Amino acid sequence: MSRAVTIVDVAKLAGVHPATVSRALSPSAQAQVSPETVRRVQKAAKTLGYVPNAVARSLRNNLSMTVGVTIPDLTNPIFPPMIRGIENFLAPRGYTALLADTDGRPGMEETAITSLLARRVDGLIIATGLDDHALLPKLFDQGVKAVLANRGAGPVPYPLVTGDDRSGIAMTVELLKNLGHRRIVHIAGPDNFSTSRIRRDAMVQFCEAAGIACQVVSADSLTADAGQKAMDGLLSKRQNFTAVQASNDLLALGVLRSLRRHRLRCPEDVSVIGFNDMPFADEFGPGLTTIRVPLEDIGTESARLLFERIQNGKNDSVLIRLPVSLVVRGSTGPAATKQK
Amino acid sequence: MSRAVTIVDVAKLAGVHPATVSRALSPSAQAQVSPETVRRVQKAAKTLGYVPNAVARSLRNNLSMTVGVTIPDLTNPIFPPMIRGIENFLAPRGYTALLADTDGRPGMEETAITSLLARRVDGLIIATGLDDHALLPKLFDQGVKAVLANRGAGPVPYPLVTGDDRSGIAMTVELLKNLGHRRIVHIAGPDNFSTSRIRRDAMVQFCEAAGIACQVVSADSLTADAGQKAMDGLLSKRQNFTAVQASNDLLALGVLRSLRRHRLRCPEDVSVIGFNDMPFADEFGPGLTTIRVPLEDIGTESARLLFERIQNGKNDSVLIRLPVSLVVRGSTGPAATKQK
DNA sequence: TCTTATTCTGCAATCGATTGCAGTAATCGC
DNA sequence: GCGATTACTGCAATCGATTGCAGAATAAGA
Repeated sequence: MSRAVTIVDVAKLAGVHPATVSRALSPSAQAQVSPETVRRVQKAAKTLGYVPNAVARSLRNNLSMTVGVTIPDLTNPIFPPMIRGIENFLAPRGYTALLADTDGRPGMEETAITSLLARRVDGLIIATGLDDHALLPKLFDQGVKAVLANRGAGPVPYPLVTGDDRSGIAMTVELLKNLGHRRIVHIAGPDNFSTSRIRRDAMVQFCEAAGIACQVVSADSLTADAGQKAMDGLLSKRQNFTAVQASNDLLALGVLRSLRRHRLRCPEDVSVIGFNDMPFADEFGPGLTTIRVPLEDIGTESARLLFERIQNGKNDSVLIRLPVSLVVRGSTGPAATKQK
Repeated sequence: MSRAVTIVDVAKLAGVHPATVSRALSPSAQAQVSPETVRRVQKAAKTLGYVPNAVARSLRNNLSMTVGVTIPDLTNPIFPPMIRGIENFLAPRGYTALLADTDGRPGMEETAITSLLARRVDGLIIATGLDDHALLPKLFDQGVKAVLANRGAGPVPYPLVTGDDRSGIAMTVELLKNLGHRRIVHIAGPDNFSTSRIRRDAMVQFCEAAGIACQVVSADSLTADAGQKAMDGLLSKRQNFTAVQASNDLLALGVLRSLRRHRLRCPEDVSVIGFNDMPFADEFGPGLTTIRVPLEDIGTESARLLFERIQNGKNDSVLIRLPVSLVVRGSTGPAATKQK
């Protein structure tokens, strides 16, 4: 800004050397300064409204007290809770999160990460995991600290914090089986997301084990529109199924829309299950049965792992799979006797 | 990080002075360097993977290419679209947004702003506007560039970008009147938000003009829980009304919940109208009739105003009121003949 | 009184990039 | 062949805070 107060201004007013001001205002070095001087400096700092220049401090200390967070799409409601978890952990420790929204464009991710590194963030939390990551191994070799959140990113030696997708899928299959569903559809997300693949594969596997016929349809992206489009396609082909399990809640939301447009009732005609338990999933019409993933905890744990790695300089790999749970709401019911 | 590549490394590899590297890599100063040298430097920079240290650059140039954005609650779905608008405008211009979530705690705002200023952001977009702002006039006097988004903040000389609340309220009153409602309730938000007050006052005024009886109830906060609580209170007192207009969609969502718990149908027994048209408002059961506020545009316009002020050094005040529109969905219907 | 220990504070270098100024080398003109 | 112009590139200061080292001042001890 125009004319910010610097440490020199404070030093002049207090009649001491800038170095003394620095020490007087630093909790760790304060002991080196006489109490009387400390008081004088503090008073001078307060009257001038001195706020230390974090940029200068970062440069000198080689510590920005900032971590970069890459998000594929902030308007996807699963991310705000994760971010909240991250900030809740970091803020009390003096760290600030610098967000980078890649807007779903894979090319943007490298740009975003480069920009974050240019700003000398002390570490990265990457929630944009794609599988074809040429960049991450390079960063790892350069000693960049990072943690993957939510989605994996191929065989990268960074820690990963995610929900337990397989067991979540197992729960949905069991629920559907108990409700009498024998022909179901899985709407998978794009194949380059690890979560999409894991959920799809688990679905196929558990359905086979349960004696349920499972048809897989792939959506272009993880949005309600893509889910609706996928469902529209299915319905136009007059396929035979009584339930739909979608790879995430947004896809499920699109499925609900499509059903409405086709004048099909949920759950009477078709049951629908999502995944994630995004905010407001219980407010939909009907409330969405889904798998609750501890989104905020994923954020908190990612931040914790990153923080530890920044502190102790280690960069070892861990896989943290947080437990998920089934949330049954109005969108599921007994299989229609007369199948659509 | 551990051992980042600096300009000196590049200079050594290219066999030139650091100053020459700086010029060769800067679009504006590149003309001062011979093409042959530029090529050598670029090659050296690429082989080393040199990324200029933005921290050092900020310090020297007194320009961080960063703007601070304060948000009261990232999990409130009206904010992600605003942020997207902000980023869409700023990113192509080389600016990054540094988000600060104040978590709804008014005290946090000053902390957040101080922290943003310590990081020497080039300007602020404040979406946390409270009325009792002692801080903002001070910042203005210090020459800090800022823009208020969404909510006003008392008589502060900063520009404000907001939706046209009064005309939105007028639309809801007209709709309710046409549907035959004569006794309605307005659920107001906390009084220290300018939007809450403006909407409440407009409601009272337009209802009076339309010959509609309007009872005002205040909610503690702008959340679904607060809305539900307010509605529960009303219903337990067996008040007489056929429609509810809530100060924002989250409150309206709470109202819907409360109605459901009390086994009242919407819109048959009670019509409900929200405000903002937050994402997913059309997916609720029933779809929420509401006033669409151009959230992303609010973000874009705020960013544009701030950008202009950063560019030309001016700090003049403007009030931009973006037009809103009525979105009619399933939560409104004709007034129940037999009033509850 | 003089030495030694102990506090406190100042000096100056440092982090990495940028830029006004100056100097060198090359080119041109005569 | 020599002076003048031009084109490049190097030098060094600068942004603001931090910190090892040293020096000054005071207190303690002999």
